[in-house]
Amino acid sequence: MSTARKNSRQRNAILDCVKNHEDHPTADIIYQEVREQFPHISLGTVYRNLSLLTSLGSIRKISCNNHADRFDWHLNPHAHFICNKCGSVSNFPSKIQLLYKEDSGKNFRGVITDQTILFYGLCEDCYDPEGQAATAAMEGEEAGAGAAIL
Amino acid sequence: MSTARKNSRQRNAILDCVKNHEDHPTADIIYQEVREQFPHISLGTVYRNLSLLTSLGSIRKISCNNHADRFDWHLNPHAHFICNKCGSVSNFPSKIQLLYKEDSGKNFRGVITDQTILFYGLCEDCYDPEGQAATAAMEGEEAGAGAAIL
DNA sequence: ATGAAAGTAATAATTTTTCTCAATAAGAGA
DNA sequence: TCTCTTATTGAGAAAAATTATTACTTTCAT
Repeated sequence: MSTARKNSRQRNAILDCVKNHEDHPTADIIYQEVREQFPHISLGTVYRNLSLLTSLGSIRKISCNNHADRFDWHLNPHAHFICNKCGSVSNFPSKIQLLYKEDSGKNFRGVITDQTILFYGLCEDCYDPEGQAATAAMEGEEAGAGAAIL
Repeated sequence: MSTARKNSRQRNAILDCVKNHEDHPTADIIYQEVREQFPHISLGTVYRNLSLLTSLGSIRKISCNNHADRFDWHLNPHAHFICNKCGSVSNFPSKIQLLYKEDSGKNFRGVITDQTILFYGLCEDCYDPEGQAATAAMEGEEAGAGAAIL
């Protein structure tokens, strides 16, 4: 019924490469690394397989403001932190409670298949307390304590 | 101290255009609309001013998997829903409680200045109950009821 | 009114991603 | 094992999205 899928060394190498990373690499970074093993691999092949692996649910794609998409092999839902200065993407150890269906199920008639939670700011390395880095701490917030209710 | 900023009719028109939208337009949509008022405006000007307005905090940028960035003038933190089929972006009326500083403040030494919460799936229009649209409901979830704790 | 600073238009260039298609390789069956 | 079918690749073109360059124009304090 569905398309028969064949094994491919390139795809396996791409998946292994993502799984060897904890830092959410871009397609280009993955390309550079897989090229050591497959010197003639095409960037198009990398993109094609990253898309495929994403739609298969083997990996996860993170779209952030810092241009290129990132890829993550941790499938359990978790938040990410993106540095506005250096562009690094890291896991954010938050214990946010998402009750999306309870909250909005009565109003929403579509389907939810995925979620993304991103925090933007300055990472520990880029944060300079001497400078004026910490300008606006979460604009639009109401409770000054840092808790935002949306 | 800070850079002196001069007024510009184009920038005002771009900001007004975003504020007239409830549907999170792309840069190109804004370009098309502002062009009715300024037929000679450049797409580069639109991009430049959208970036400026975003960094000034006047509007908000939404990066999602569906290609082009979207812009939103609602500054209060709120979640968005993105349809994987038609690409539409809409506000998601969730009452998610974000306690990010309480949760992770002890481990995190950087600064948080912004946040993004996105839900992906099929919107009400694209969701077809007859078809096999609702395949995997939130992969990696633990509680089958639809509540995810991360 | 004037001039420096800031902004714009036009376009080139860059970055990121997708598409095309002939060649290759994986898997199934003889 | 050999062959056949087809998913997959490689190479490059192309598209899409965004940023940079530069000469000209507008804004605004003086």
